[in-house]
Order: sequence, then C-alpha cells, then structure tokens
Amino acid sequence: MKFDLSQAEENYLKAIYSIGIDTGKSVNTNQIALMMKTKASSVTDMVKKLSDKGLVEHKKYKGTILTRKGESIAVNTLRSHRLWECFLVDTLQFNWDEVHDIAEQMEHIKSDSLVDRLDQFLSFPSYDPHGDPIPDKNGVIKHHKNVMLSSVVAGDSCIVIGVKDSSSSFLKFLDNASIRLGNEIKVVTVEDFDQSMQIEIENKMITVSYQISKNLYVKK
Amino acid sequence: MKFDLSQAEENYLKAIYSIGIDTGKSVNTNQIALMMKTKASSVTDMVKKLSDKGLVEHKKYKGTILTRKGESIAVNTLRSHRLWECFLVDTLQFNWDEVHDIAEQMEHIKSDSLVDRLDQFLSFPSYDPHGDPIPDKNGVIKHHKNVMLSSVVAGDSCIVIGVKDSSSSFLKFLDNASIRLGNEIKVVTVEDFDQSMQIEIENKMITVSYQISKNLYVKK
DNA sequence: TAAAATTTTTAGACAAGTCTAAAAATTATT
DNA sequence: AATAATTTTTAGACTTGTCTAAAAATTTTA
Ligand SMILES: [Mn+2]
Ligand SMILES: [Mn+2]
Ligand SMILES: [Mn+2]
Ligand SMILES: [Mn+2]
Repeated sequence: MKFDLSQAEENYLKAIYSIGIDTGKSVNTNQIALMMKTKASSVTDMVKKLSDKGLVEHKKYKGTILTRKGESIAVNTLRSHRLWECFLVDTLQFNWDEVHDIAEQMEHIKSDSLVDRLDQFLSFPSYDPHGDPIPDKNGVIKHHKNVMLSSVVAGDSCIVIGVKDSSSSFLKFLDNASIRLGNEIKVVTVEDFDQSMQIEIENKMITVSYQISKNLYVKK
Repeated sequence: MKFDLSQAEENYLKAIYSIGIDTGKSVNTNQIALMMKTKASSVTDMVKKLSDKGLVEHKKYKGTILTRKGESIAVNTLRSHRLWECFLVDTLQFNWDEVHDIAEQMEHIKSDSLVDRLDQFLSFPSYDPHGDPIPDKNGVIKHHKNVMLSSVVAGDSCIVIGVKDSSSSFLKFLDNASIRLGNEIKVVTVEDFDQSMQIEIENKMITVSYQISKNLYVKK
C-alpha cells in the first residue's frame, strides 16, 4: 500500500514518535496537543484518522503508539528534515538558528528519490546542525545516549554534542557564549541552590542556568 | 502589507500570469480552469478571493487580470520554481523530465532569503533546464521571442533554446532523438500535407511531426 | 471509596478549497 | 431580433483540519 499523507498527518506522526522516544511508553493526547500546539480535541480527531489508516494504535482514554508503518513514516520525515537542515547550513550558509522552520516545510516534499539524492550530495552526513542523528536510507537511526550538561559534576569536562531545544533564541544564546558542537566544557562549580553552573569554555568562564545546562547534550 | 498565500493561491496567480503572457488580453475563467485542471466554479470562487486581496482585477463575465502586486507574486513563484529546477538538475543530477512536479512543490516554501541564497549557490543562472528565463531578484524577466521550429523554412538552420511543453513524455522523446538545448537543427524538407519536417540533428536525419515542431523554441 | 480534579472524547461549528447542478449572462446563429 | 449555444456565476454540498463548549472517563485526593 502506497501512502501519500498530508503535512498535518506527517507532523503528528513525527510528534508521536519524538514523545515516544523520550518517554518509552504510549503517548497521551495532551502531550501530543502540547507538542503540536493544538487542542486535545483536534488530536483525538487526527489520531482517529491515523488509526483508520493503520499508522497508530489507539486505546480510548489510554494512549497512542505508532505501528511499524507509522514509525517508518515518522523516521523518514525526520530523515528528510535533518538532511534539509544540513543542506541549508552547509550548502546555503544559513545559521543553525534559521533552518528549523524552513526544514519543517521542506520535509514534506513528495518525491521517490529526492531525499536519497540529497543525502548523496551531502556525502551521507551522520548528524544535523543541532547534533541530532540522521536516519539512514533504511530508517536505521543511532540514538546517542541522553547525557545532559546538567548531570556533569564539578571538576569534570565534557564535549558538547547536541542541543535538546532548537529554538532560535536558545541557539543565538549559545552562539553568543561560544558554545558550539564539538567544543569542550569544563564544569568548575555547581551552585546548590539553583543548579546554575560556572563553566570554562574556549578559555572563558561563564555562568549558565539549569534551564541552559539541561538542554545541552554532552559526552565525556 | 505582507502576504502569506496558500499554495493554491500561488498556483492560480502563476496560471493567470502565464495565460496572460501568451494572450496579452484579460484571462477567461475557462482558460484558468483548463490550466489548473479544475472546474470553472472553483475558479470563480478563487478569483473572488484573490480579488478581495487585491491581487487580481475581475469584471463579472468579462475576465481577470493580475494587479501589480499579483504579478509580482506570480513572477516570484516562477523564479522559485525555475531555480529549484536548476538545483534538481545541476546539483542533484535529476533528468530534465523529472523535475517539474518536485519544483511545483518546492516553489511554495516560505522563507525570506531561501530563494536568493539558492540563486547565489547556483551562480545566478539565466535559464532553467527547459530553456525558460529566470526572473532576477527584482522580478525582472527577459522573455525570449517565441520563434518555434515549425516556423523555420526548409534549408534554414537554427539552435534549440527551449521547450514549450515540459511534460515528461515530450522531454523523453527529445532525449531519445538527441534534441537538446543548444543543439543545431537543419530543416531539410517540410511536408505540405501535415507540416511534418525532415531535420538534421547531430548528423542524423529524423522526421518530426508538427506537434513536435510547434513545441520547440529556436533561434537563428 | 466517594468527591474533586484532570484528561479525553464528543458534539457542533467554521474556513479553505473543491465539486455538481442549475441559473444567469454573454455570444453566435439563423 | 429572436433563438440557440456557450460561458460564467450562484447555490448547495463535501472533505480536511481546526476550534469551543460540554459530556464522559480516568486519576487523584481526602
Ligand atoms: Mn513539518
Ligand atoms: Mn535539527
Ligand atoms: Mn505549485
Ligand atoms: Mn521549467
């Protein structure tokens, strides 16, 4: 069966996928509504439609999970989104804070070979500009384990490998603070009261709030 | 006033623009319906909406013309379409018969600088893969004069500079016959009965029907 | 475990874009 | 100029995706 989904349907599948990855369990209607910036009643309607198409399984008042087929579509859409973000940054020289909304549109372009050709043109990148892993042609995706800067203890060092929040305001803050993917961060002190951290990056000492540190993926 | 039009609205403006360019006069409802592959009643509805937005002027039962603003949007959409076609052929190595439907989607991506950055990346091309002129950043477009192969007389030679029909079947036929943009064609004989031509191209003699010859733009 | 709070679903409405069928206006034909 | 043919518009309906308000189910709290 060949599917041609609307942009709305693809966006819902992506949302259900990403909530499911984070939580493991089946996904609540309200969580989807929150992520999609819409109302619970709209979610109920859409989930019903996706269920009719065999893309999710839904138990009334219980929750929603993707079927194998639904997950495959979600992952393909993510692949498309992240490859277009690479294109926008690497090829068209956009800044990493400018590309999300554009990729949000481009991910829905329908074509049999477009995304694979783009992948080839970009030399098969593994990560998008925000450090998120790019699924391969077969939908295989390597999740990097979720170690946040907030969990690093005073005295330890780590490397920035990704951002959890891709909002323009957060990314602009990072630019300003010289916090970029690949940079080393040394945690100097952690404030007991509000979890704020003094960190050393690019030979400068700065203070970052918990809000910041819990949105940065790092590795040892 | 900043406009954010739907894909349908942009497609209608493009259709009205291209019919207007060919005919000069104001555009009939049925002509639009034919080009948009829709019904006259749908056109009436949409024309009313575009008129309310100040993008077309419409006189009941008489016809429709683009306003300055409407024409500007149509030309920008055309620019986007043709630049994406260049990208698909030049950068992603699609064949010229594969790109129209994809560009038909990509032309609608909303972003302030995307198309201009794409233009720069492609080194400001003047023509798309089908020989159609690409409007510049300011919407200035050079129409090449419409000389068709069908109007070339026996004994004369010309260069292929564009195709009027961009359908995949026509373009595949041209590929097969080695008829490509830039190639020279010598018209050897023209059949009085059905206007079919014997032509010499790439040192081969072939016969092309009037259907073919009236869809090829040429220059001396 | 019964009442209260929360979550989810249902019911009914709306805008965009499309369609069919019928009415109205225009153009062509006699 | 009257009739016929064609074009265009109107009227009403349908689909998709959304919303608000109210009802129903579930979970929390006391
Ligand atoms: Mn999207
Ligand atoms: Mn990203
Ligand atoms: Mn289009
Ligand atoms: Mn073209």
